[in-house]
Amino acid sequence: MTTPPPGLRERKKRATREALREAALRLAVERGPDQVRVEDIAEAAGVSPRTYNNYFASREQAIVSAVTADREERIAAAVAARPAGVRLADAVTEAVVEQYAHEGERERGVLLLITTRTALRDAFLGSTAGIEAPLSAVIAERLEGAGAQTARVLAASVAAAVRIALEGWLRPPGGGEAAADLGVAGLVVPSGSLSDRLRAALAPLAPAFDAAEQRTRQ
Amino acid sequence: MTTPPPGLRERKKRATREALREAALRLAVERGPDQVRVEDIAEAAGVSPRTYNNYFASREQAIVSAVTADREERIAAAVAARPAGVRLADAVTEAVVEQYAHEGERERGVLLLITTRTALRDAFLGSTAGIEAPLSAVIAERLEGAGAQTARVLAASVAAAVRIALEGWLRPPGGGEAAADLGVAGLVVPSGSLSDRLRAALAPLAPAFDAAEQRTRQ
DNA sequence: CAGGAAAAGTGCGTGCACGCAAGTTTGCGG
DNA sequence: CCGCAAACTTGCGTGCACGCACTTTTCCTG
Repeated sequence: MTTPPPGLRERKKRATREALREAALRLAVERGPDQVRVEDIAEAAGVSPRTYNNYFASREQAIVSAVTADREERIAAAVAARPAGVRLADAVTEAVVEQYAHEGERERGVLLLITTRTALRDAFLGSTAGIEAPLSAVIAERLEGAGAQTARVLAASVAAAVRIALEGWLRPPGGGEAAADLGVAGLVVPSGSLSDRLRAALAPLAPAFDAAEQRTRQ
Repeated sequence: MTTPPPGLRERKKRATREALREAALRLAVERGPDQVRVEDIAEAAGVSPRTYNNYFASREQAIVSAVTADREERIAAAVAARPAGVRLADAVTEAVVEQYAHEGERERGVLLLITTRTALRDAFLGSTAGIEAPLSAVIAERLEGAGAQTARVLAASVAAAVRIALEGWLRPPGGGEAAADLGVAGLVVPSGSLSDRLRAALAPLAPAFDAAEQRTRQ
């Protein structure tokens, strides 16, 4: 599980992915999301368009991935970092809240950009699915006795809850579409704190975690 | 909630969608999924390719939708049909099992075809997301006091659990080299029935339903 | 330190999704 | 019965995703 020597191959790969991410985001911010073609991103990153396509399955994914970065591992690591004594439901909730709040703060401006385009918004929301696998692994570790299936279901439920929380957070509270049209208008993105929304969305799942945890303890 | 008069417009629309579905499936079965182009589907259904594209966002979606049909409404209706006395968790589980078992039996041959192509498999698994909205509505109705947010989270969790169950079900009978894949797998159920898999995947969510239901009852 | 296997990058070709701006059909008062 | 507005269809053009075959780079092993 460790990285003995990173290896040149791996480092180059990460560098390329990083370059593509950064290029995609920078160009999208500079000239607007619709004015950036795959060709531009690839050129800015110094690779061929075909190679870009080996890293990202869609233009939206590339742009969004600059924000989401490696959120998946961070969340999983944050859960693993919690002491073994805490309720699993709490460990997961706090790990998620922590990471997303952090992200939501750092990238507030970019999130604004993302909400302006439906395709980007969807890609962003879809990125929550990525936390499923790592989270499932770390949950399975704590729920030794309860079978991998249960861990997967719980992890997927968490991912879904996070997605719903983000949906609610990104939806402009300013009365439907009235203000949403004017792109440059007020910074109306976050309604209520993201942390609160995440906690509220995750709360209904706590009993499921408790029950699973209970069963392994015996 | 009723359909006062269907209306010509609406009827035509449904007929077109149905024709596209049927054409897509028939052609895919006849000549293999990769040998059918959008142009063929559209022609077989008597519309332009552009119109086809107004109904389905991808070729895979068109083919798969012939199998999934209007599963969403059927499941929601099945839940609503259960007497108000039963545990909500049971009502949902039974409704899901009922509808999927039915579907899995009727379309066994087609499901085999779907598993042969990754893109189709993904589209099929992705179609579980469609049950989220109707299910959310019907759950919210039973959980009058618990807020719409809870209903959405629960519905999304169910959708995710169903997806996981289907993943597990489609993998083993997919043929080929499934067995030698992972040596770590301890309790790999060879290939249980779909109903069993669905029940197993939904079971971990039952406590969450119970808790939500409990809170509304007071 | 070869030298070959594996992996990453690349060019090309094909079919596709979808915005846009017509044209066509349906529905609804007047 | 008319005519207009909204909904649906269509042709066209653009960029894109991705399979395939091939070159280049990295890695490993004798």
